[in-house]
Order: sequence, then structure tokens, then C-alpha cells
Amino acid sequence: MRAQVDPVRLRYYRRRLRAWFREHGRDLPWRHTRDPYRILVSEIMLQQTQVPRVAEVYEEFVAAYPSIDDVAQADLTDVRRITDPLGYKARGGYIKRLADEVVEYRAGRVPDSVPELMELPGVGRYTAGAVMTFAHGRATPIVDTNVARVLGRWFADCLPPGDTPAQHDKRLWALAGALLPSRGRDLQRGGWELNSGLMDFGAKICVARKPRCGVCPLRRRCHYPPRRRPPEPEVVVWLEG
DNA sequence: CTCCTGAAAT
DNA sequence: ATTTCAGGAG
Repeated sequence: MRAQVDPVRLRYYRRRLRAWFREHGRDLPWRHTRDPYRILVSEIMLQQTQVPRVAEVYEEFVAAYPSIDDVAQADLTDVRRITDPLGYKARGGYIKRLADEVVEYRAGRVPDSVPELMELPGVGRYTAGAVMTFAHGRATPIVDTNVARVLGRWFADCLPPGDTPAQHDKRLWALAGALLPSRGRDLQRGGWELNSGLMDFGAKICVARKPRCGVCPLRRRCHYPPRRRPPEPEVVVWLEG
């Protein structure tokens, strides 16, 4: 059995991250939809490409193909005309095949479980979790490089340095899951905000190079960098009078 | 930070 | 019935 993280601590991260996200979260095109097809398109494009670039192409793509049926009817060549400029040209093929499969074998319904989603081309655990969270409203952990960095810092004290990469990864996914709400009134929005918040927080505050710890609202419970000594005052005594 | 409430999941 | 949660009060 695995030891769980202090619930009070988890609550602290949850509350503060969601508060931060409401104020500073990014307003991205794919955050205005819950259409699983569109979430899928955005996530597959996002896998290897930066947000601003994806935003343009995403808009163009859904304008050309508003529904998954439209992709299924289209020619691969036309689909790729839009996606190829992003680089990593396999993605146009993923989206096309995925649309074909969903339309032909699943009556146009995108799966709503992680294992089924992962059967689709180009869909791994991360993308499956994103579709569950952002489209189906079922809070599911997602760990991308941003999230891994954020969790790795917040929970540095829970991540043994001796772990193999596989063990480390497993712990990160467990932490991402523990952080999500599992009950309560606001479950759906809670998961959505938390997962979106983790990614935006990793992109804007807890960045890889020089994390902006000075403006981090979670400073007090962060274990990065490895506990710095409070600077010892040198000459501190003023005597009045 | 703790405690309380009302809502939701099991 | 019990547990987990968000949000507000203290």
C-alpha cells in the first residue's frame, strides 16, 4: 500500500492553483469547446509544438473541418495541407485515421475511457487524460513536461532521487491523480481548472529556466530549490535611545 | 492555518 | 452513513 500525501497539503495546492488560474490562466481557442473531436485535434497538434503556433493552425483546421465527420469525408492530402506546416508531419495522418476509425467503427462517438482512447492513433496516456478532462468532464490526471516539472518541484520531498525514470514517472502520475478532486460539488470544473492550471502555471510561473518564485503563490509549500538556508543576518542590532 | 457548511460520490 | 471537496468565516 502506498503512503498518501497529506490531504491538507493537497488542498493547499488545489486552492491556490485554481485561484491563480482564474486570474492568470491563458485563454486558448480549445478552451472554449468541450467537443471531444476538437480537444483531440488540439492535443495532437500540441504534442510537439508551441501554443501560439498551434492556435493559428487549430482555428484554420476546425474552420475547414468543423466536425469529425468532415475529416472522415476529406482527403488526407487536404488535411495535411493544413497540419504539415506545423512540422512532425505524422499528425495529419493521425487525425485523419482517428476520424476514420471513430466514424466507421464507433458511430462518430469519441471514446470516453482512457484505455479506449489510447487505442486511437496518436493518442497516448496524456492525450487520453486531456480528452477525459477537457471534453468529457471526468477529472483524469495528465502529465506533460510542464506538469512534471511543477509536480517535481512542489513534491520534491516525495520523489526519491534513487528512483529509476520509470518509478519517477509513476510517482508523478500518482501525484497528479492525488491532486485532482474526486468528490464534491465542483468536481467537473475543479478537474478542468486544476489540469489547465497546472499547465499554465508551468508555462508562466514555474518555468524550466528561471522559475519566477518571487511571484509564486505557492511558495510557502514548495520544495524547490532544495531548501535554502534563511540568510543569517550579520549586523542586526540597533539600540534606540 | 482550522473549522464549518452544503453538495456530491460511494 | 461516511468521505471528500470548495469556499467562506474565524
